[in-house]
Amino acid sequence: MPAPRSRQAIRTSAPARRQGATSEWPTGARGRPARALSFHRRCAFCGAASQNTLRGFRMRLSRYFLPILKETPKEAEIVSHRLMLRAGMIRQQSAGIYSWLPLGLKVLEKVGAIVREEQNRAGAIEILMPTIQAADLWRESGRYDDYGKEMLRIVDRHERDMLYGPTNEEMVTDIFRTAVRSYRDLPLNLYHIQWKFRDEVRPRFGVMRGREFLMKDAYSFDLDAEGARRSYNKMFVAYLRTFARLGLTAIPMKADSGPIGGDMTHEFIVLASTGESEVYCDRDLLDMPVPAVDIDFDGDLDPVVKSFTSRYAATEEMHDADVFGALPGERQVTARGIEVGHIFYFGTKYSEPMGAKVAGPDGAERPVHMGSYGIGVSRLVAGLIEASHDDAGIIWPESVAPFDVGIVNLKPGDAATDAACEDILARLEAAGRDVLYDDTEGRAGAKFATMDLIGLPWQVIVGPKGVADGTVELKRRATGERHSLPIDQVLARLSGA
RNA sequence: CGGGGCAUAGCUCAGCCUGGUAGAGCACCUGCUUUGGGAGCAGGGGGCCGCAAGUUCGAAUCUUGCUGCCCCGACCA
Repeated sequence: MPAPRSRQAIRTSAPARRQGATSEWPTGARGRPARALSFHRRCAFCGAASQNTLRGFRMRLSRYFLPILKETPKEAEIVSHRLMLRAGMIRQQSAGIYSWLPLGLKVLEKVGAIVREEQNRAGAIEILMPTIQAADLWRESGRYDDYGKEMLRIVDRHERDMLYGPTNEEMVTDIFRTAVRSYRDLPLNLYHIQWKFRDEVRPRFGVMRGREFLMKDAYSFDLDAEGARRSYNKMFVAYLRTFARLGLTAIPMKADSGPIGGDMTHEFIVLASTGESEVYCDRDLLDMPVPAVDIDFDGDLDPVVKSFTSRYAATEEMHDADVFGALPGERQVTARGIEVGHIFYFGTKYSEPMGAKVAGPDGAERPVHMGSYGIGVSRLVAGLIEASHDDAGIIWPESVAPFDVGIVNLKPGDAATDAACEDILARLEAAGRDVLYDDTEGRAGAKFATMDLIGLPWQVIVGPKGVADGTVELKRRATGERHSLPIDQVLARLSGA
């Protein structure tokens, strides 16, 4: 990543902007019950409180595995890569191939969970296809020879040609054709979240552009192009909601439809000053309302989709300077962007050669119309950091933070301080919060630096002086605000409604 | 796939030019002091100097080959 060209790069503090709408700080001594924090489990997007199944059990830093690096490994160029290595989230194993350490894995899983929830909400059905595929399948579509060196080819002990899947159109088409015969079973959308491998010539930027990556890919099947459009719209809306829940401003941009043609392909681009490519869009898109949790996916989604697609938004390849220039000056936004999702209608490109046909109402068989819809889950983790960090480290949106709260014990070994920390830990966990308790020996400065680096949304700083008069300090990572508050008040704030 | 660079302790790096058998800071272990923004002192552990050949009495250092990794470009979710 080149030094971020700051040319009009817009500051996107999407998480801050979206979450900052309501002040979480107590309003004063009136005794008025200050509003409890709305954690993502009860947020406007989810609609319902859900069980946090990813929560660890009494997570003490002294017993955790968090290999923090004080210095930046020299290979890391962009900020997300640097911070992920420094915060002990990932570890490189080969070029473009990474192990995910506990902190990184938690974020990866939380991102995946949100993606999954929104796919399910939109009516997509989860499956899991293998990472290793048979070459024969790809010979059917003709892509075995076309795909080139990016495909990692493997020969098994029986000398059969296999490959590590870079994508799954062929495989899902095979599943479909052996199981579905009638238009009555349509529409159908099958997705999975699986590791993929593309043997990039030059992997770089950490997990942003690794060779192995975790991706959600969905595949829709419809009787005709009109049905395919409805399926496309569902995914379009699901993507808007997914990225919004992740605290990101992601803009759907017209993408190159290649040989297929048509207007049904969009890239979802997160704006971040360190983005990989230049993008252009109408400022209106930045504040466009995202469909609410109760949107009817079986209803007409065209108006929602059109409200986005009717406004100018394009990547460098698709940019039309004349059309863009016709916008009022204050609405012309030039920014840097990171592609985090791509949706695509490709008609009968695979169903035709692979014989995935269904009988229509008239009894005649015809190839199904398909679309595919990808979200780079592992890439998103890096994208989130690109969009939300400062000099001290990561600033996680609450929806995907590895822990909701960090407790900093400033004087481990001091009976009163230890007791206060244990009490806060137990009560926050009882309230369903995911908490990391720093019970390690060490200087305050080092502990603060670590907490800031790993970017948990809230820090509860507990020292002997405060404990003596019943207060602890509550720090909000995103803003740096710190307030000394009575312990009960802090618990009330952090415990949620 | 073209061009460039790097490889010495867990991390960041010095030593290489001019060959003599390995160092610093951080991290780690022990002790003492310190304790609200990456502490101090003392002691200690940790290295087939990427791999393999070659030159030499002797190679981290010179030569050749290999491997791995990084950067720029082309390419790409």
